[in-house]
Amino acid sequence: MKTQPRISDIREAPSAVTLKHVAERAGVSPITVSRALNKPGMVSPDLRTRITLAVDELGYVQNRVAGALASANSRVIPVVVPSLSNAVFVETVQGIQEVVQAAGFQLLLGNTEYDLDREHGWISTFLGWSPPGLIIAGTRHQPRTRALLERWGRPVVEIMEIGAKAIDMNVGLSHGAAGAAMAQHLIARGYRAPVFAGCRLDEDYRAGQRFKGFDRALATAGIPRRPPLTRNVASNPALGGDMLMDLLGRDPRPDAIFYANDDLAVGAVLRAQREGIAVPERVAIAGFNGLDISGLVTPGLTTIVSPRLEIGRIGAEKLLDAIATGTRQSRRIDVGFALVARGST
Amino acid sequence: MKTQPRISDIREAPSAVTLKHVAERAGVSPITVSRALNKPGMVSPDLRTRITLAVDELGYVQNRVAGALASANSRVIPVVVPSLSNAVFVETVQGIQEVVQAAGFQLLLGNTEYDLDREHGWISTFLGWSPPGLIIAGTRHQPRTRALLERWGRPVVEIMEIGAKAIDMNVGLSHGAAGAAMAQHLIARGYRAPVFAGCRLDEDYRAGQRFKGFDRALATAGIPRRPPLTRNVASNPALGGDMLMDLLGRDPRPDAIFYANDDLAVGAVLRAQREGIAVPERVAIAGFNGLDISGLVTPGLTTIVSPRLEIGRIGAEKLLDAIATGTRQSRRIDVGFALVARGST
DNA sequence: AAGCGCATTGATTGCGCAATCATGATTTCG
DNA sequence: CGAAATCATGATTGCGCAATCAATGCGCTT
Repeated sequence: MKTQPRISDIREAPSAVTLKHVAERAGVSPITVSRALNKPGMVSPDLRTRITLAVDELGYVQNRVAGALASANSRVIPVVVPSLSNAVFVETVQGIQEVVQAAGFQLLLGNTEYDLDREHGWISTFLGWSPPGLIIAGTRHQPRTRALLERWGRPVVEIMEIGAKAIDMNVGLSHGAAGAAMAQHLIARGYRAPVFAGCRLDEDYRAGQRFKGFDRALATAGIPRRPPLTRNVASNPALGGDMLMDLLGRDPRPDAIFYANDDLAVGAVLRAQREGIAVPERVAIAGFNGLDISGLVTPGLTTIVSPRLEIGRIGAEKLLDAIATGTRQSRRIDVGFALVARGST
Repeated sequence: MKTQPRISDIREAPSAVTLKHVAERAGVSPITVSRALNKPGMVSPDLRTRITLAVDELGYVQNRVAGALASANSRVIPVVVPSLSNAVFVETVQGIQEVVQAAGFQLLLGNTEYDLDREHGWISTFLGWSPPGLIIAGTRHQPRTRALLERWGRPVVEIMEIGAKAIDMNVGLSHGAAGAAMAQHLIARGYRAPVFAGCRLDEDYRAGQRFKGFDRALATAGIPRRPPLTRNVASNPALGGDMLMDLLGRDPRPDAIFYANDDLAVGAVLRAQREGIAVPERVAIAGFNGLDISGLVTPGLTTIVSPRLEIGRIGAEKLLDAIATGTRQSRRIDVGFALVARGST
């Protein structure tokens, strides 16, 4: 049955000015305006100027939603990370942003708070925006999430750590190898009772991987293994100091502490300084990340520099490549890491 | 003229499964499925379960683009900031994220790199996504940007600093007052030759406002004013140390340095420690922001704590309020600041 | 000179969904 | 007990744009 024409079907549009209005003003067809804006090379310079003029005069703002619907494609890149309180993800997002922004894409941000259910939620929501590709932190996902992304068929980049079986592309480093490298460093410097200290190692499973690599390397070297000291709150410098004091009071007393990250380790160095604890004589301290501040404390903090910005940049570049060429090129890129030995060990 | 029906008009859709398919499967009309997903309360529990089942079986993913087009509204909140390399903006974005994410909105991020042209570009792009509202850092914009947002008519929140004439809502603090407060603190502690040091004060005009407030307060107190020491690169801790050494070599030598931010100031404290420069005896050091690390260095850094997370949270809450009630309520919220006096002054 | 190919421009259509209005089913209350 | 009110569901339509195909005009080759 035919309903009456609606008089009240006027919804508040983001802009009353549409392509059609611009087209009328410029004396061309709407599709020509569309081309002038999206593929300027296909429109003659003459018309292009007329159209540009009309756009300015009318204050036309492109409706990206309609464009995305018509083309089943948007210029939005969703990025899903587990946290924004951690400097690592922030810098990685920054690297992604630089690259995608320069290519004219926008960044849609989702924070999972280390919850895989939420991760799935974000990803499926984001797919509804018809993005040309997607970036996720981590290689651990729910099976349904994996299935969803595989079915989707557009390029996906998993960043941060190198995983066994990537969905598509994978850019990161081996956290296990990083942990092992630090163990070897400490052993080489003569420490025989090192311990690992971190926060929420099950959630932050990359820190967990560093511990495992560390622990395994100690075992290989025949050094007694110890359970890691963990705390169930987010890392922060003050906590690193507290954990230091805690560990120094234990028996057997560790002679070196490998912290899960520099936030904790820097806090420990500063606390040691304040308490008059000799570093590295009484206890050696090492961290992970390579924050700026790690080189400025006294003694300088031995740490592993992770190329965070680079991970973001390379991940974004790979994604844009794959989008441009329309291919899914399953590739893994190990960006590596660098152990910087300073005075604290 | 009528064109032939197209056989090849099959575009790669983000999901082949649409509302219609779900509707068929569940034996209801598409609109009922739409309601079951968007306004569950309006659909009977019976149908709702059938629909949920069909959604799961088919792996249906809502097409947000189509929804946004049909309703002229999306659940996306654009946020425009000048930088992501500065911890301040990161924490603010984080605060925004927490709030909007909890309310089921997504965050679209634009970085202007302190360029007002780019700011305009982002904003007009973002308006094309039919967002229900928008958050921008700063109250300084191009006239055309202001005009665009005013014409737009949906809620806008300007965050970070309190401005003279806000477009709509405004949440932040007075950076001039903060600078003045630090001047008064230094004067009260007996310093008579304080100087301001920062980076890119014209771009980072909020730091510039802190300087102005500082400078004016010194003038009021009859203390000789000095030009600020500035560097044309982004702030970082190492640079703060360099600037310290530079200033100590000048004549007349300052007896106190107010850094534009804690990154610089912490770097200066650490450098002083390393060089054996007595703080605050030889020179006092103060910062701005209240980063965690400021309380951990020796001596503790005197700084002004800005409620960054809160600015983000409150800004987002106000925005969501305005969206929910559909009103633009021109309001200004001064979140204030707190001067924390520690050993460095 | 004819024909071919390229460069421009336009006409038609549908992307997938939600707003609107209509209708049938059920409850409520005087 | 009947009318009105409420609730649940459906039919129709259009959001604004870009993909497709069609048509034109121009220069160039042979």
